Amino acid sequence: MQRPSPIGPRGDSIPEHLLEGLNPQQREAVLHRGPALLIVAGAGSGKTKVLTHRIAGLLATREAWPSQILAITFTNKAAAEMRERVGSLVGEESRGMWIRTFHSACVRILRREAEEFGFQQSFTIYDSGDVRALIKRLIKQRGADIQGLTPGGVSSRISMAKNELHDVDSWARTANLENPLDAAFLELWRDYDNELRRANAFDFDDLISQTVFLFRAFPHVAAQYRKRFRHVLVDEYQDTNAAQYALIRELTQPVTRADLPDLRADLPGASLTVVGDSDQSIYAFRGADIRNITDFERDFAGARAILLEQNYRSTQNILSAANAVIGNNFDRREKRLWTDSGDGAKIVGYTGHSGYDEAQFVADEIVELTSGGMAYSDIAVFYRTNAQTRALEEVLIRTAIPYRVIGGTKFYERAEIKDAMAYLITVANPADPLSLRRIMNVPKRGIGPATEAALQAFADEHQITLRDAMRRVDEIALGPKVAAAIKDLAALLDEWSARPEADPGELLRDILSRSGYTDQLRRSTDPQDAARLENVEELVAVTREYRRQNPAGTLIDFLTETALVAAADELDDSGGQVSLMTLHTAKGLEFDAVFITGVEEDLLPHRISANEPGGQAEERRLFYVGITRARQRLHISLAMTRAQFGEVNPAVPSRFLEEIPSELIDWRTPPSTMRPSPQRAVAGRWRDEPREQFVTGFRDPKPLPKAPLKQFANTITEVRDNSGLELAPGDRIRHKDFGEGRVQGVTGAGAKRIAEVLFDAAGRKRLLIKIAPIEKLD
DNA sequence: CTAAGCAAGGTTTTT
DNA sequence: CCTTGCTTAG
Repeated sequence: MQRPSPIGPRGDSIPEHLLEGLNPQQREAVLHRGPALLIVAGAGSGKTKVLTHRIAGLLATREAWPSQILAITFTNKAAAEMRERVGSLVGEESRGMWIRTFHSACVRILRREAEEFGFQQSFTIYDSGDVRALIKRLIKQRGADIQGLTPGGVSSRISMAKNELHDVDSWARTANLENPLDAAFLELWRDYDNELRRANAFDFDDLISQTVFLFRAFPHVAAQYRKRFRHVLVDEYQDTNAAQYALIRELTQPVTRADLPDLRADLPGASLTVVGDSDQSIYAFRGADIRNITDFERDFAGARAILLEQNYRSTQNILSAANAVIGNNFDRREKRLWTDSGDGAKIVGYTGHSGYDEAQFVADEIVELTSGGMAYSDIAVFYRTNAQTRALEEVLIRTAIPYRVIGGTKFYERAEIKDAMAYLITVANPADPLSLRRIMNVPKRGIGPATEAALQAFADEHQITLRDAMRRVDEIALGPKVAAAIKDLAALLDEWSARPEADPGELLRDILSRSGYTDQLRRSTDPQDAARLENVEELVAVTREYRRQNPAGTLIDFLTETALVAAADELDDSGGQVSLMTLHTAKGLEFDAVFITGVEEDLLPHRISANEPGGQAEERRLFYVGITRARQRLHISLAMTRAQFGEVNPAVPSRFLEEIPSELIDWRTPPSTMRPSPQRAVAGRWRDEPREQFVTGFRDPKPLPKAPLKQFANTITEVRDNSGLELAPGDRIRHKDFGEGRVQGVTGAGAKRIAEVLFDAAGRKRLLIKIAPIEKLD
């Protein structure tokens, strides 16, 4: 079936280069026109290509102006990639389009319309840490902790409810308030929302739900956006939750003259294109509802569905494993990925004695792959939980393999960065007490908890903000020294707040020096403070870089952007480093070689998921996502013992392993036949060594010259230093764990000298001489 | 008000 | 294991 190209209002049809090289289904997905289109895109089936070519086609035929297109993704990285690829297809024209994440699109709308519904434009966004801190305080205030309410529990419950588009009152109507726990929760939620309102702040979930509420409450506002966006495209649709679904619904409603009087005639709803794969739905815990995609055709009248099954990413062996695994999920639309690019290498399996042994396998294989010409940046290591990075990092450092941890403990979570950010937030949003409290006594000004409580009490009494209370400190009975300190700080903050348009970098520099923050760090004798100083400097560099790329960017713009950065956004493929990340973060990415580690019961599937309805199926999808990230080589590994909470426990091979046909896997050491041997189990002792002997603190052993967001200093200095040790080929050495061996060669220079050693028992290893636990024998 | 020292508790995944 | 909170001494 060869569909003719749609013809635009001026007679333009789609240029051939946009259709070239597309398979029939992809072609159909680009050409189809109608109210609603579902593209079921299996992993690696070219969905981004289809989406971008579809957008380019709409522009080329002049069916749409750029400004009439709204493309929504989940991560900034996906948005950036789409923007770039559309740009390379249509050039300058792509500029007027909205290609944004759900959250950033909503922030933009909310800022524009803030005044309309009683918020200030300068609102800030609370991250999950802020939310927890706030709820914790509220729980304490109400004495609700005795009822067993925890900050984590309350915040996730509020989050879930908001994702279901509930507000306090609608939730109250459905709840059973006889239940004291529910009643207490309700009061906490009410407090929490009031606090947010007073702080002129939103949490993540508000960004979506408040936008929906805004549209519902003000039809003329909604109508403006409906009229503007004639084509709405949504990526990763299987991950949408109820609120996001409602947002899409709102945006694609028809526009009537009742709502927009200056309209000449009523307009039909925007055309909607969604792309997704229910087999890759892994965010149920965040409220994602798989029914949004499975029911799409029933939901949207006149919807058409197109299935993309041909895979352009992986070898057939990898796809066969993926198909076999996901086939164990019942209740799914049958879909079989295939490729015409050949079987490729077998999957490599390995069972280690410990997590360290497993990590050593990963390191050894990486050395093997890279010596075969593969770049570090084409290799990724996945794991289920962030805790698993420890062993991997230690071994990678020892082996001198450059790596980067994506997500996990982030730059913005470090104390000194949070301090600096709190200053910026306080300056941008004077109503926010949370950040103000954080910096009030940092650096030390003698404003302790008692003083803070007095200020807060005064603020509550007069119904003013904490910041206002500081200004009126004269009216509070406090010691002269403390009062002066408060007045000074208030004056400084006000001076900065008066310059909302200033260059964020200049502002930050000014803040750091005049607040005394830098001085405090500089004067300190704590060696970690030197590193903290570097990190703060790094933040200044980040703001500079931000300003360079957004010359008109204000402080509030900068804060918005940093609040919405996701783990996958940090990825920088130019790095020449192996990427370490959770299976969740891996979605949407691809690598030549992939390692999936910790494929054990209670880890994958994770223990907690066992009790949740649909939990096992979701864990299986997670495994499936991991498998399908690999282009050429897939490695699956597990350990017989796993160190958790400081103690070592036996581990059982994952049930998912049996779902992979055995002929697809080449087990170096199969799960069942392994016996603990004293020789190898030695590797487990590594964890007994004090961590300070290695680089502990932060993770990047080899910072890049560029990429300011990503490099920062380690806070703990290395203790071991072998840099004086001279090794030459032929030398005999003894290694703490590997025993004796002979040096084969030495490469690199200075702190990065690497010895290649053939150990008598443990085989060939690479060691970073400077930190390796070795001694030279004569 | 600050610093240090000790006990207890918590650990899935994240926009 | 690591972080956090609480207690105690200055």
